Amino acid sequence: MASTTEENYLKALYNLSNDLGEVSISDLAQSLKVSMPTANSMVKSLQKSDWVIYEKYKPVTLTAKGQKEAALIIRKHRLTEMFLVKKMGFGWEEVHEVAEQIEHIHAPKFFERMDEMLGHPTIDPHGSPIPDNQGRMKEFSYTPLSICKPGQTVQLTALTNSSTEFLEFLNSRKLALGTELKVLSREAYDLSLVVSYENHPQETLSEKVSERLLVRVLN
Amino acid sequence: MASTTEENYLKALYNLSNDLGEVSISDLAQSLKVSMPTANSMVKSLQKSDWVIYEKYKPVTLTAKGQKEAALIIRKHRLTEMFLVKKMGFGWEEVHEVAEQIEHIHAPKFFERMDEMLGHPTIDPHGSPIPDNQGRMKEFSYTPLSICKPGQTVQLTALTNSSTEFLEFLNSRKLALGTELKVLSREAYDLSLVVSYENHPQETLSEKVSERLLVRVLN
DNA sequence: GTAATAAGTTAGATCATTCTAACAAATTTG
DNA sequence: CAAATTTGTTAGAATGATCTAACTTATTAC
Repeated sequence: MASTTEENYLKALYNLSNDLGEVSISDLAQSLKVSMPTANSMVKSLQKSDWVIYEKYKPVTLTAKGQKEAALIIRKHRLTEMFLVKKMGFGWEEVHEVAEQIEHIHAPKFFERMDEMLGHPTIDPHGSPIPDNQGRMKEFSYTPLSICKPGQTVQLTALTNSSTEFLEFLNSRKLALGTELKVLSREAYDLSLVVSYENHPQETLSEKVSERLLVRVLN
Repeated sequence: MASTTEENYLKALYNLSNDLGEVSISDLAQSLKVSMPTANSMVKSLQKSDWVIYEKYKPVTLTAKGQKEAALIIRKHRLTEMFLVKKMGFGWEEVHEVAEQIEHIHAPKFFERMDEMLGHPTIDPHGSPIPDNQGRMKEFSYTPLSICKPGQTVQLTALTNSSTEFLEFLNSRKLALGTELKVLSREAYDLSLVVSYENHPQETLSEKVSERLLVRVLN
């Protein structure tokens, strides 16, 4: 069984390889806020337990076993986030830290009950997919709002970044998953977008924000 | 901040000193299933952080700081047990292992929400008192069923032992907190008790069982 | 009240996880 | 393509938590 530390390495490897394709030692070290020698030696030890494949100076890859383990940890994380929001009244910006701890709890029935009570949700409070209990994750292909064109109507469905600061920014603009937005115009200079939605007839979103908002195009 | 290991030592010290009065290194080592040298060196290091008071060859005592910390961990444990039973449909015999892990989560709001959702409970599913958020625990003085006399009517209010096996035994006899029992007779030979309750007109409880059942005498 | 037993301590080792310093390989850049 | 930069590795050390072996102190029993 993987230690909490090992679980964090597996999770980071899973997420980084989704985001970047290939994962280098320095990517891993940066992501986990450890030094490169630390990441290096941990990767070697993960290899001994067949969680990863690794050759000197090459990218790190998860084995099938490692991928499944990582997905199941992410499942626990996202189920927890959903449970905190839907059953315990937390805001979507408050759940990450707690879920980061609870994802390491070993108690199958605890997470099964969460899953049942939530009606087997397929996404978490930030729109990210929840892997099933076999570790299979459905990959959605959403569109970043940043590439949408004026005139398009879209629905906010997920985020590529769920940091507290970003979520608090969205809260301050009353932007939530499900919100329908109309793209009014794009500023050529800084690529910011002017959009309208609900009681906001005109709101400007910087490129930094719009590329983190994933939407479903409605027209 | 105490590590998970340190928290387990504090909790053990708290419980042992309630049960035994004085706590020796060997009591502590036994209770935590570690060797005596391990317990010894950990106690020394707990002393450095002002969690305990310790002198060579003397019993170990918690400082005020250590007592409060321990009580707050026990609070998290018992709130969790209550939450699992009342809000997530667990049986009272299933919650200990999970709570043992969740008690180490650092997330004040998580436990505050549990507390609120449960209506600020004062006891856990096994009748043990839940310390308040300042670490103050109300000590109840219940009577062990084993010292009750034939003719007495009592109500089962708590347990001195909450092992899975004992709880499963109680389940099999349909004994739950709140059950009213009438003591019919005591067997002088083995000190077993014959009792009646609900749909059980006659049930024999060994001394081992009856001394673990804490009751409130009703007549 | 000594001898036997139990409890406690010290010393020294191991394992997991981390670090810094120094060096080596790979990649990027002019 | 050689120099500069980035990335990766090795070596060696530190910390926390654990162990066994050997020794010492305290307690119990005759």
